[in-house]
Amino acid sequence: MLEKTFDPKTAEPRLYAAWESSGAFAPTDDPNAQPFSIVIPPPNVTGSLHIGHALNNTLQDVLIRFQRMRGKAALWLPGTDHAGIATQMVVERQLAASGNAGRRDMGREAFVDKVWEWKAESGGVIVNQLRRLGASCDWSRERFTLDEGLSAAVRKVFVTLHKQGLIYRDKRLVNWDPQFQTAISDLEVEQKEVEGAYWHFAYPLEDGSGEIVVATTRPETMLGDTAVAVHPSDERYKHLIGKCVRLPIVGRPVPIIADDYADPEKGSGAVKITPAHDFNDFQVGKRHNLPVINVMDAFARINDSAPPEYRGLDRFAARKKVVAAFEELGLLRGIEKTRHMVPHGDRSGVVIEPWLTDQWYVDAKTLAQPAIKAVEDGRTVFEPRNWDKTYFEWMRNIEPWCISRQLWWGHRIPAWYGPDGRIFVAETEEEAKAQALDIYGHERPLTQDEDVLDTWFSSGLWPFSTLGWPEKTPDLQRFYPTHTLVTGFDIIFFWVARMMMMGLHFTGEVPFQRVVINALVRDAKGEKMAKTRGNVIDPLVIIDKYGCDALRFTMTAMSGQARDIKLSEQRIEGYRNFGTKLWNAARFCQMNGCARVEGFDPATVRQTINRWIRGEAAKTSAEVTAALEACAFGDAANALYRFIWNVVCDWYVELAKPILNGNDEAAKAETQAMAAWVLDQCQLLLHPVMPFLTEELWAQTGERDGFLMTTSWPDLPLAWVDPEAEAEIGWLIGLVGEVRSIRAEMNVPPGARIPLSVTGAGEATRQRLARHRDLILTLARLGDVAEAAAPPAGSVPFVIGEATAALAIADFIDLAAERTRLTKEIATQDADIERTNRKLGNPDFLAKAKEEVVEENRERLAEAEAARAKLQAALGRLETVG
RNA sequence: GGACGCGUAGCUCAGUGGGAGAGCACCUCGUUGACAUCGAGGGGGUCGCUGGUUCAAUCCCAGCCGUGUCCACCA
Repeated sequence: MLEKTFDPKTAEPRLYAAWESSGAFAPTDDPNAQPFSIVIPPPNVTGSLHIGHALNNTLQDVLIRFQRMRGKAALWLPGTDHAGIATQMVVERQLAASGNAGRRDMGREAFVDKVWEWKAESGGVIVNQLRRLGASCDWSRERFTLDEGLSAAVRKVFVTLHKQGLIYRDKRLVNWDPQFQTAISDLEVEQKEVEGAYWHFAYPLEDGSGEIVVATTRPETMLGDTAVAVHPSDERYKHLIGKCVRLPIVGRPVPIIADDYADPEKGSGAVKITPAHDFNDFQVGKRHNLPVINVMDAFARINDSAPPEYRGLDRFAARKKVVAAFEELGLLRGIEKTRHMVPHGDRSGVVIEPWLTDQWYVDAKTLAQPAIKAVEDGRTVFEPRNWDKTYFEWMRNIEPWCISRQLWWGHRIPAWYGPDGRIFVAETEEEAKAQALDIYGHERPLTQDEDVLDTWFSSGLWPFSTLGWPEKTPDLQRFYPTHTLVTGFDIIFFWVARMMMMGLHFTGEVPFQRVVINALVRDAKGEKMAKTRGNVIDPLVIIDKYGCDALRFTMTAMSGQARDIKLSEQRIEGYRNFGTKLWNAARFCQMNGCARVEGFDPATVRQTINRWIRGEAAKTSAEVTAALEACAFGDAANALYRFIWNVVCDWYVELAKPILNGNDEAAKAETQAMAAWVLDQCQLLLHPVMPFLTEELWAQTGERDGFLMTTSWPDLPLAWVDPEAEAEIGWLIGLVGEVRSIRAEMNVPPGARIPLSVTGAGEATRQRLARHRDLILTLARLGDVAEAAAPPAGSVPFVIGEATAALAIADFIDLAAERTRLTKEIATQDADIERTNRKLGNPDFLAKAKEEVVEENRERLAEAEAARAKLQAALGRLETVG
């Protein structure tokens, strides 16, 4: 006997352990099984499960469980990302908190050892949390972006791209993060609006003939100015082009140059040019061969290129000092407060400094071309489609990708420098040495590049590196290209685009056929949840409170197609109740001897309700299958919810009760077997979404061969839909619904067993009434159902098909209420009749509308008029009685 | 500045060229019944605004208003 409710707390860990130890998460060995593979978006090893993970991984697990049940060789390959900056941050913070030596004091090797130590201790948190979510990943294939195999893949890719000229070293401005002391890519820069000002500075002309005014939001950069630009056609300044100003404070003469970059509409029309500290200015500098004077160090402090009194000052302190100096010199021409966008590091949160350094770059423009084409050709499709626009937009305007990071935690760049600065790129130090020997003719000391690669460089290889590439492993051959990638739109650029580029370049094939973009779970303010913002909701708390299945169903139902999700706890509670509902339906069946009958064939059932529910089950299975194939998760969840609650529990179980309690043993046995079968279908269809509760029910409701999770998906024939049974049960539900509605409206006491009379019934209706007499009496709580020549006095009539039914509630009737009801219904019909008449009276409508639409309206009119007549008659009788 | 969304019941959201739905909330009634984690019934929306296309527009098109996200830029 089942307990009254499902107990997730004890069942979840038990079931998960049983699944995992049975090997059910691994793809089948059956060589005939079609592969279906998903690689997990590897969570940061520092991470803990947040609600976005819960959504993303629930959807993946739904797909994997579904395809596994469909007989596919389903592989969901898990793993984690070493997450360069994030992890280094965490460990550094921990070191600081425990009073240890800092990273720099400790030295590179010791620090990296510490991080590995930390990883061994704490890196398993996220994967265990994925287990709590029920994720059926094949843990035997778990990978880590910094493990040996993936590191080998990274080196191979780097060396190959370098050989092909697609990775190169370049000196140019980068986004420099002065806190982490590393370059970051454009994507890691967040533009934030902050309070600022335009300071208007006058630069005196060198010949003393006047001054030129420039405006800046960053006064401190004037220390590195090497020109003032004006527009070539700007009449105000034409005569000054070629002259020089003497830079205040610094005393350096800098030329006034003509460049289109200067916008006559903005500010004074003259703009200071600081090639070393501004991306636009850098370009201007290149065009005019201007000196590039870097005035800051790696900490964004003023360096020795500036006058002595500025050296060592932080950039913001220097800003104040520069402004003060201009004021003192009488050259400050104004301060204009403004809000403007300033680049910030997405991890550090500090203002990014454009800074001139040597870095490694990937020629993304070249790699992007095949990746663009693959999506244009539909070899990879985005779901929903619209996201391909976002992808194209970025890919078509892609900039070189800065991949070197001045960090310690990550893939060390496989490049070595000779004493003369010559670079040797190789997969191993031995190879680099061999190359050097060839060049130098004798052995010379080499030093490896200190930098590591952007984390996304290794994640970009994820779909094939995890399957064993560059080895031609059986897994790679079987599971690559992967089928579906499920991820958030926030990492289309960071990750999806890079995987497309790398995958196509190194395997010649797209890394995945389909990219399902899931919604982003945002906080109440509509902001993206992020650890750094501290606004994450803990899904584990939700799991503790409502069970994992409730959370999963919520995520599935709400995933829709790429909208923001605002999580409501009430909703989760509702879906927990839904699980309980199914549980209790199973409990009811168990109490009524509904047990699985071996070899039972639903095609053979004779009872109307059984023929009907058989068709409903078939329709639902088709609906859920189609929805899951199309990744329309919300549709799948809705179909399941409706079928299980509104069809099986609300009606089938209720309709089965009289048979289960009756004396017709054949009907009873059939219904017991059928009810058990229907419940099995519910469990099967619901399993991908609610794996725990369904697996537990499966175990407790019959002798089974194995887990529900490895049982075949129901592929029920739509030929099982029986139109006759459907019409009959539809009629029955309508009849019962009408009676209930009238009883409630008329305030008939629930216990009152009132009689129902039927007038004008045809043969079919008469048979139905006879066949379902017991059911009607029970479900509508009636005393009797009988035919009558006319509705009895004081009865309340309603229309049921061609017949008129009437509830004899004379003892309870509220005349006024009934008059109101009838009048209202007549008005409704009148409105319908009028509108339909108008339509049918329109020659254009008759001529141009589709035939079936016209016919539909004719039928509507006839029905409305018949119904109106009956209601009118009833109202007339009512007035007589009254 | 560019791109992509969104605006439907009190709330969260589905949805369709031919009289608009769900869940929750609300109101009424009900518990010795598989389930109160429940059941029955009910109220509630000129489907953002204005035009256009059409026999017919909540749905298609244009404009506008409101709102959100992303990208770029701002001396």
